[in-house]
Amino acid sequence: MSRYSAAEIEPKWQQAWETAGTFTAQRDDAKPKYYVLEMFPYPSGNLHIGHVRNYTMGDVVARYKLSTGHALLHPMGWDAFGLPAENAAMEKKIHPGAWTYKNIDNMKSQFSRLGLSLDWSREFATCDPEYYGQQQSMFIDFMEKGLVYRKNAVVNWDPVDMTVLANEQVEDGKGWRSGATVERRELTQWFFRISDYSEELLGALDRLENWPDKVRLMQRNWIGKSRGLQFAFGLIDGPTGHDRIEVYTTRPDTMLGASFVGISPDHPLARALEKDNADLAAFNAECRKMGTAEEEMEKAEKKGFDTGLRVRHPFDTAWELPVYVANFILMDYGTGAIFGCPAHDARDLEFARKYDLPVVSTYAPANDDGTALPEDGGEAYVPPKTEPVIYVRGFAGETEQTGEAAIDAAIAFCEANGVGHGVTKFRLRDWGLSRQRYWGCPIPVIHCDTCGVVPEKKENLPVKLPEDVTFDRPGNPLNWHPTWRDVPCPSCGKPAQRETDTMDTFVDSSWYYARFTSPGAATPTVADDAAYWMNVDQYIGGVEHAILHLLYSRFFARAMHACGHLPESAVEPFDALFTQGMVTHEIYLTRDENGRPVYHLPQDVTDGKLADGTAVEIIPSAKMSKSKKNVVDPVTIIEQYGADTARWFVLSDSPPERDVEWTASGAEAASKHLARVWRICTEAAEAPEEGPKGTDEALLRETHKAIHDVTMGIESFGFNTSVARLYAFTNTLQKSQAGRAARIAAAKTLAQLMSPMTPHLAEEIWAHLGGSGLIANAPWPKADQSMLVDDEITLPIQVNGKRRAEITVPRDMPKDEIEKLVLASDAVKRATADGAEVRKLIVVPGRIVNVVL
RNA sequence: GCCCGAGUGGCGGAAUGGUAGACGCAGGGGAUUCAAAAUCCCCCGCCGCAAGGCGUGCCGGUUCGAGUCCGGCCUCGGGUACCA
Repeated sequence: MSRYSAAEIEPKWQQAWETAGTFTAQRDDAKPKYYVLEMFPYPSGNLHIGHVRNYTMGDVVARYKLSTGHALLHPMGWDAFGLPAENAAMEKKIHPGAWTYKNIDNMKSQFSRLGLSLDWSREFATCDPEYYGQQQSMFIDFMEKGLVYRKNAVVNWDPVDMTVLANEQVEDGKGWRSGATVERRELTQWFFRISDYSEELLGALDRLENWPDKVRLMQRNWIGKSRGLQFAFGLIDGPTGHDRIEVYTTRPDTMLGASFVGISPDHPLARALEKDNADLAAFNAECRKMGTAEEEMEKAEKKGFDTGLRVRHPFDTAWELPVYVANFILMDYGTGAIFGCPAHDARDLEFARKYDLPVVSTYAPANDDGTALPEDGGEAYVPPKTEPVIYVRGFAGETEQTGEAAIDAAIAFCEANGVGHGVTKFRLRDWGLSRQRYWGCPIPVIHCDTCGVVPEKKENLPVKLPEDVTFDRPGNPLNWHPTWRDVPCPSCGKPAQRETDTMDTFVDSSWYYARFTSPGAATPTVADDAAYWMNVDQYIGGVEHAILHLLYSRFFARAMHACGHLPESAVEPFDALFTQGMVTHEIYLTRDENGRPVYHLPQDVTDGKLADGTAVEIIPSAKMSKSKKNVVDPVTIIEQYGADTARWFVLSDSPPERDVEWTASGAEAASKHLARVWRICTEAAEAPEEGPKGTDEALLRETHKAIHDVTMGIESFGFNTSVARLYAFTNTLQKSQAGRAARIAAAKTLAQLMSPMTPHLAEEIWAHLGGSGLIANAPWPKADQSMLVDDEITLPIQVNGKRRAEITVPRDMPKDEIEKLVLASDAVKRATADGAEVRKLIVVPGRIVNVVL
C-alpha cells in the first residue's frame, strides 16, 4: 500500500486487537496494575467532540501504561438514568428505557470506530436492573448503618403541571413547560448522612496530592468548615413558646455592630407570626415563590418584613434590635436566623440601607487611607481575617488584632460570660437523594401503616421499574401505576405501598468505578477483585464535576467501606485526577411567538442564517449541552478522515485542561500530517544503505530526545506538547540523510511514540517496517540519558535584562571563562562605549548571562 | 451574589523566575506541472527605510531579570446542592 488509507487500515487493526484480546483486563500478579477511568457518558444519543477529546486522552494514558508493562483495566459504561429520557418520552412518545438503550447502541458503535483501548466485556448501564439492584442492596445496608434518613425538604413545584421541577427546568421563576410561577413546596425526602463525614472528607483532601489544587480548594470551600458562636437573643413579648432566637455567627467579634436580627420565612417564629398577620403571611408566601437554587436566592433583591418584635442584645438588655423576616435567609443553614452587621457584610449593608437601620463599624483599617467608612456611605469593610485591624467597638482581645484573633477572643469572652458557646459548623448539607421521577433507581422501601418504613427483602431485589407506563401527563408515573405500588409489607404481610421516589442519578455514578472491578457479580463488589484493581489510578473527566460528583463518590466509597463493600484502602477511590477542559461552541437560537428561545444545531446554521434564511441570535461559546444544541458531531470527521485524524486533531494545539472552542478547520491539516508520517516512514525502508558520516548518530540523538520529551508530555498530561514534539521529530526524520537501518529504527520509534494517539497508523507502520507482534504490546522505548545533552550550548547575553546577543560555548565551560568572553563581546563593548561601567555580571550556568550597567 | 479557573501574533498555542511567540493553522512568495491536485523550499508579532523602539487583558509592586511571583481591577468560562 503506497497511500495511507484510514478506511482500510482502521477496521483491520481494531479487529486485530479484539482477536488478540489486547485490552481485556487480566489480573497478573507479576505486573503492577493500572486502572484508568474516564467519567462515563450520559447516553444522549450521539458522541460529541467533547467525548472524543475526553476518551482519547484516557486512551493515550491507557495505551501508554499498557506499553510500560502494566496489567490494564480500562472499562466503559453508561450513566443511563436521568431527565432527558423522560423528556424524550413526553416529546416523542417513546419509553425512556427504549430511548436510552437505542442511544447506547448508537453511541457504542460510534465509540468502536474510535479505536479506543476499552474492555467492553465489563460494560454496563446504570439502568440495567443488575446494576441498580446492587445499588438497592447497598441502600438497605446504608439504612442499617444509619447512613440514610428522611426529613422534609423544599422542592420546586410547578402548580400547573403538578410536578417537581429540576432547577434547570425553572427559567426566571417559571416552569419551563407550563410557564407557571414556580412555588416552593415541602416534601418528605430521603437523605444520606454525608455531613457526618464533613471533617473526614475535608481532612482527607490534604492527602489527594495527585488531584488538581483547584478541585481540592473548591471542595474545601464547599464543605466550608467554620468556627463561630451560637447564642440567643431574648425575644420581647414573643408569641407563646417563642422567647428567644438562636443565631449562629462566624463573626462574634462584630456583635457590637449588630443592627437587626433576620429570620428565614420558614423559621418557626415566622410561621407562628404569619397566622395572625396577613401582611407577613403574604410576604412569606411571596418568598416561597422563589425557586430553591442558591444562585437565584443570592441574586434576588434583598427584601425584609419588619415583624414589629424586638430582641434584647445579650451584652446590654437595654439595647433592643428589630426582628425582620428576610428572603435571603435559608432555614437549612445554621439556625435559620442571623444577626445583621451592616458595617462588615455587603448583603447586610444593602439591607440596612434599604430599611434605614443603623450602621456601626466595630473595627476600622489599621492604616487609615481615607476610604469612607460604611456609616459614612462607604462600602462594607470586609478585610481578610488574617489582616490586623483596629477594634473601635471591641470587647475582647487587643485593640489592634486580626479578625482570627478577635473571633477566638470573642468566643472565649462569650463563653465565660454565659452568652452562647463556640461551635464548629460545616456548610456541607446532607445529600438529598429523593427524586419524584420514573427514570431512576427505585428506592427499595415499603411504607406500611403498621410497621412504618420497611426495607424490601434483599432476595426480592432488584425492585424493577415497571415497563408499562405512559408519559402523557407530567409527574411520576410510578404514582399512578395500577399495581406496582401495591405490595405486602415485608415485615407483617399486610397490604402496603412501595416508595415511589427514585434515586438521584449522582448515586448511580458514585460507585460505578467499584462495580467495574467485578461487573457481573451477585454482590455489589467482590472483595478480591476490588482489592486488586482499586483504586482508580487515573481518573479523567470534566471540571464541571469538581464538586458534586467527586465529593459524593468520596463519601460513597466510605459508606461502602463501612458496609464491607470496599477495603479501607479504597475510601479515596481516585488516586489521581485530571480535569480536562470543555469543548465549547457558539449557541444559535431564534425566538418563538412567546419570545422563548428555540435552539439550533451548528450544522443547520450557515453564515448566521437557517436554511430558510431566518437570521439566528448568536450567544458566545459555552459548554456544549444537548439542551442548547451547540454540539458538534464527530462522526462526519471520522467518516471523512478516519479515527486517527480525529484523535490527533483533538490532542493537538489546545492544552488538555483548558477549554477549547471548536472550529471546523484543522481536521484537514491533521489528516495531511498523518499521510505525511506514513510516507516518510515507508520511505525509510527505501533509503540508501549508508548515509553521510555522523548522520546515523545525529538521528539517534534526536530520536532519544524525542522519546524523552514525548514521554514527559504524556506523563504530565501535556498531550499538545507531545504532539508538537512529534511534528518536530517528523521534520527531523524527513530531513535526515541517515542510512536505511538508522532511519527504519527512527521511524519505528516514531510509530511507537505516536501509537497512544494514532494507534491504527502506528500499527500499520510497525507491521510495514517489520516490527514484531502488535505495537500495542511492544515495550515503550526508553530514552538514553547520555544522548540528551549536547556538547555545546547557546547562552543569551542580556544587558540590563534585555537580550542583545548570544554566544555558543562548550557545555562545561567554567564560569570565569564565560565572563571573559561576555565582557569581550561586541554587544557589551557597544553598551559600555559611553563609559558606563559593568556593575554586576550574572552568569546562570547553562541558562543566561546578564550584564548590569 | 458567593466559590474556582482562564486571558500570549490573524488563529490554536509553547516557554523549571532566565533568548516571548516552539510546533501547527491561516496568509504571502517560489520550485515541480501543459495545467491543476499532491508534494517540497522560503517568509510571516507590531511600528520603523534603518538604527532602534513597543509588545503576554488593565494598573501598580518585588527582582539583575516577570507571561511566570505579590496587590488591586476588567472580561470570559465552570460550579452554586433536582442538567449530567
